[in-house]
Amino acid sequence: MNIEKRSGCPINLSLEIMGDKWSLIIIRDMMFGNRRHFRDLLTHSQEKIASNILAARLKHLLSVGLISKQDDPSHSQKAIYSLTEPAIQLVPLLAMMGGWGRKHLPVTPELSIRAELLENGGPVMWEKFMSELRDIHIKDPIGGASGKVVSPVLIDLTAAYRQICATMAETD
Amino acid sequence: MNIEKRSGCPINLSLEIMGDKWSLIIIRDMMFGNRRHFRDLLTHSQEKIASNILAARLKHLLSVGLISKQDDPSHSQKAIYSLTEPAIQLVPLLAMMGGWGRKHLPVTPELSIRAELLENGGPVMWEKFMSELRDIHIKDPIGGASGKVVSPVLIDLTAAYRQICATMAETD
DNA sequence: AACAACCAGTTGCAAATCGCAATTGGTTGG
DNA sequence: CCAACCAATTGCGATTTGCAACTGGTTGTT
Repeated sequence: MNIEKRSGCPINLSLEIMGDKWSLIIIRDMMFGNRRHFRDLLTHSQEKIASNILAARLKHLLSVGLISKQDDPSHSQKAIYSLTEPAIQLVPLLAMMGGWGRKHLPVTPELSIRAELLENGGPVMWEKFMSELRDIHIKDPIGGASGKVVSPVLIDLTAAYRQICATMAETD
Repeated sequence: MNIEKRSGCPINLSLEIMGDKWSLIIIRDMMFGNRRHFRDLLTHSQEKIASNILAARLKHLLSVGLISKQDDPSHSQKAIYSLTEPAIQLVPLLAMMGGWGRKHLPVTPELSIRAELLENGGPVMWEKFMSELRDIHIKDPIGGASGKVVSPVLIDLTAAYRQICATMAETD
């Protein structure tokens, strides 16, 4: 993760810090799945990231200021990872990326329900979601990680996800 | 460029085809710089891509359907690369990525003027630009590559870019 | 016809990165 | 005391990256 500087173009600089196959996956899981611990991110993701790569990416994301890290008071060994303001402002980008993928790529329905809801919700929903993310990642990261503070939009998104998964299972 | 399939999540699938440091740079140059030939993309980009990597990426982008390739009638050896409809629909994503980078990263002013104009123009400008891209990449790729068919939005963007570059040079 | 400049790539090779599996040193709860 | 869990780290082979040089061919000029 050396600091290159190919050019000062905004798109290039963005790609230099998140233009790889894992960084945005991790941010996605923290953002939409509220995965806040190493073990959570390691095991509960669809894409089966390796532990050394997860460690390297987290270090990288920390170094570029997209996430923050703090001790979990409930468990001296646990660390809580949280999104920073710049990462929260990636919500529209991820929403659009999801929308684009849903339109042009062979997505599976149960995994794209979140993207669909977020796309339909539009900028108004994005703003609401971002505001809630600030509550559980910046204002009260500990409460947010433990589930004591919640995000209604996040609950809606995961509820819809669970429902569609149940429907799919039923038809088997 | 093997075909993985880590998951059917829209964001993941999008990252699997453009989640690297070069694919979107190439699409950016084709889109905003109207670079349509191998040599053009190789030499006129800020980031100095190596020729073997450019060749590999173009092959990859062709295989996933983001660009198309055809012979240049004016030169039997030249090939014209054009954006396909899915790639043109990345305009909002690239606009947002530029906007995000401009806000959070140490961009250079002359290279971010395009991102700023595109951001200020909003969805209305994006649609207009996309419509013009369809003219010069899909409807008449040969005329578009040779400059016989033009995109007014593109001209505005590059004019502003040239003007800012001139202003910067003046102050040296 | 000769020749330089240009065309889209390819090849060889060293360095860096990726990804899997196993392991580390420590903490927690029963 | 011990099994389960915690955030990583290590070893190592496979893959990818990036540089430099080169290939076989075309075009424009003289």
